[in-house]
Amino acid sequence: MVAFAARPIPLAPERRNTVAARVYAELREAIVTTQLKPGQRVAEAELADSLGVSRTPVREAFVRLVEEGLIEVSPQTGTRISLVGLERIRQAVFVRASLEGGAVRRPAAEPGDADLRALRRNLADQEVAIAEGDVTEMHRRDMDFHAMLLASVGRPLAWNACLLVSADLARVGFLLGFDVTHLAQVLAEHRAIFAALEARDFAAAADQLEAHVANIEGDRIVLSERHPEYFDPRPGA
Amino acid sequence: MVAFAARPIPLAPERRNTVAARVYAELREAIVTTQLKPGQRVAEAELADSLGVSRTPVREAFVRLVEEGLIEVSPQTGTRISLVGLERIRQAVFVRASLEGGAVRRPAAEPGDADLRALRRNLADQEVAIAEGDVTEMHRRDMDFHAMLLASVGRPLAWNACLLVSADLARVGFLLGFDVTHLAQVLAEHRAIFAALEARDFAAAADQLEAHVANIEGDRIVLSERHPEYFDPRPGA
DNA sequence: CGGCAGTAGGCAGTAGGCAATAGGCAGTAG
DNA sequence: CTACTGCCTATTGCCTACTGCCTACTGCCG
Repeated sequence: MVAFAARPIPLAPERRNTVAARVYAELREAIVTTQLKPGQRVAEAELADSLGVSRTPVREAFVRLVEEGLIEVSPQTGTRISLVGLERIRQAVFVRASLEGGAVRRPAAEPGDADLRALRRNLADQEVAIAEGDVTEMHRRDMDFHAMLLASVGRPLAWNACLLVSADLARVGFLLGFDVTHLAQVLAEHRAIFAALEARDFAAAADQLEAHVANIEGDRIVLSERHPEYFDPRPGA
Repeated sequence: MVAFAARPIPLAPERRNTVAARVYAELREAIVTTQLKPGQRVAEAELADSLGVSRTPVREAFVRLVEEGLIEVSPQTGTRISLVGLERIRQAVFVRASLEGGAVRRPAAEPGDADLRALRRNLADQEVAIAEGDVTEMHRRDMDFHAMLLASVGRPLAWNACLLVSADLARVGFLLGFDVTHLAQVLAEHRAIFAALEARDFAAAADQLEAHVANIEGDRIVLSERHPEYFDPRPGA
């Protein structure tokens, strides 16, 4: 057991590792990476059993997942992984494009050297993840990249709002089954955004960032043709 | 406490009226209207007792309130109403201005007659609320107005992201103790936005909307001078 | 053969209790 | 007088048991 590795110092009031938080993190990852498929059933008791915990932390995780729209619970009937909603994808793209684009276009602060260094290292990590074909790791770095980008222009908390809508977007990617070509394209776009940011050309960075986010819309169309069973047929979903 | 204020657009499909949902709604309202003051303690057990329910639904409500940043729970110590964070206010203004402004500036759909009718009626309701001096009711109508505005330009789900950050903004207003003059000013701004929207002048509507949201920043400054005890002194909070 | 009603099973909603821990307080030693 | 140590209380984290509702199946009747 390597659990007691001396951690630096929890400067930031690090959220304590509670069982509920762990369950939430594991479930969210399983849903986003589509280990749990849209439409699939999940039962509180069964899940609690298989994770070796009681129903309470599972319920708390469920509350948060419902809020993100990742699961849908029907009282007395069961709980299912949400289907992907066409309309929700569109709105999510809008939210992220508006916030990220707006933040970079009119930065509240200019990126400092530390920010740029961190972003550069993140890009290198992305390259490694792609080389190793680790899609999950690449996704994680992708999220980090966008979060760091917002932080670098003085809008760290705006990323929270983006996170709320990002889960659906990520699912589209995983359901498509990213190939290396696609991921390399994503990395190239990240590099272009970073280059513009480094050159203090905020307008160009914002344009490229908005286009980058909007590309997901294209993936969505491909996916909805290839796997219609994952999509919510209701209008306005 | 009037808790079941039906949201104008039931985005989530008719969530059943469960005890947990009621507790959440009542607590959120009490916090936003500052019946519960920033920094004040709230205990699970005590609250459950006074509401006549068990701790479980209270806990579920707490999970959601933590996610919104309205309360802070310290494991074996207690739970407190969050202090107002200067930085969070700034970021919230940015999020709402970006999303609402962007949605109106480049509408995904043009407002239909039904939308305009509903907005007009909402404005009339606002006038009534102000005439009666019902600040809480006015706040509710205010939220409705913005939600309906986003829905009318084809971005109904974007309001969810706004809601996530709006609680802090509302608290600033209630802590200041709105007077009728102030509320009348808010209504006038709403009317101006509506007029521009009705005239299909989306650029003007977006400009006014962005300015309208940004006004809260001014209130915040007044408040932080008048009641510094409600503010989180930590930098970056 | 089809429709309806009764019944059984399963699952979320609720409740209350036990365990663990942080923080305050008092007592004691230096 | 100060500082440290050990206890006590308050409060959340987690667990288990119970309740009530919804669904779906089965058997009966038209």
